[in-house]
Amino acid sequence: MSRTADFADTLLGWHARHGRHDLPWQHPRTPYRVWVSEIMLQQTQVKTVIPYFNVFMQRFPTLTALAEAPEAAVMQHWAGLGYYARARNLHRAAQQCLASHGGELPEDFDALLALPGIGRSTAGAILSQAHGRRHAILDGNVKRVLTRFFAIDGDPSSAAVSARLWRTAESLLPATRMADYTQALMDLGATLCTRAKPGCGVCPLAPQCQAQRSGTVAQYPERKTRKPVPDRDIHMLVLQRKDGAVLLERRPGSGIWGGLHSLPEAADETAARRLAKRLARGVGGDPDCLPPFTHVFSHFRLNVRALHWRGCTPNAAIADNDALSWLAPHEWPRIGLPAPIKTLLQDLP
DNA sequence: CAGCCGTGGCT
DNA sequence: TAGCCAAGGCT
Repeated sequence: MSRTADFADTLLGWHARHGRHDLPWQHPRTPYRVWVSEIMLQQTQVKTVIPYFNVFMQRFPTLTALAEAPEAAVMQHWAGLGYYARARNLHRAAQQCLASHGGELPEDFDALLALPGIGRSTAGAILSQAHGRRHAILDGNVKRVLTRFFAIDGDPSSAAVSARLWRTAESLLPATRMADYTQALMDLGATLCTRAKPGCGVCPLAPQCQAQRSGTVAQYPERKTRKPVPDRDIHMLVLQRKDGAVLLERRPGSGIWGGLHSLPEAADETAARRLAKRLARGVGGDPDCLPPFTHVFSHFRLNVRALHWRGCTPNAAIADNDALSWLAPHEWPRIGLPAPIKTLLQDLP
């Protein structure tokens, strides 16, 4: 038997006993549910996704329901998951499916790839898992498994190594059972062939794994050196009315926390005081300095100093609009709030 | 191509 | 602790 068939058969045999068969998007494994799960799972771990997925499916049970929902509702259900462009793309893609694909997710690879938020790997994941079609995936799990199994050196995200990994992944596809095979590969990467402390001792592929045979598992996948991330300093305004409502501002659609509500920001304390006077009345006195905190993003660290004014009254000259609104605590869960802002507001003295 | 885009868990 | 990075895609 060829090594190619061996790989898939071994993996499928392992998956039957040790794979994950109880993930929410597997029951039922419809194209829509697989799609939503794949988008949520981009750069996000299964454990984090599961509760979001379940609530999302209750609120948007079908592709049509998602397409017809207001974007704010979609953002609200994504709040806390991160990478918010995924939510906007998901929503836009659903609307495109409604307009151009009869309300269904297309089964054609290129049509799928053309939808916003769906790249080569996600398209492959959807087609293989929802339709059993022979398409490869190449996510972090597969990169880890393949670089180890074939002892592939070099940065997996580089063009050359990436191309080789795609070719390798495609060469290993079984003739049938594609849905199980794709899930098996991800399960192996997520539960056994992990970055730290891999379970090589119980791995079904260990005997043929080149990294395992040469004792170099820890060297794969090769990590590219990262640049140190810069720091950014920001002041945030917590303008609070006597009844507890706080002035929140919807952020622009692009950039950090795109489309979510957050607090008004200023570059420094002087600018913060000036802005506070423009946005509200009763901000003459000194504000309380809330405990400063740092929120780490993938490419910078945000150092936040929040100034808290109580007993504010709205500036009548500035009406509530799409961007600015005074929202009471009971309304906070209803809108999309970034995780650290949600924490800040909840911990407000 | 390299930078951008969140959050939580692990070591 | 502080860094690393996870079911990537877009620009």
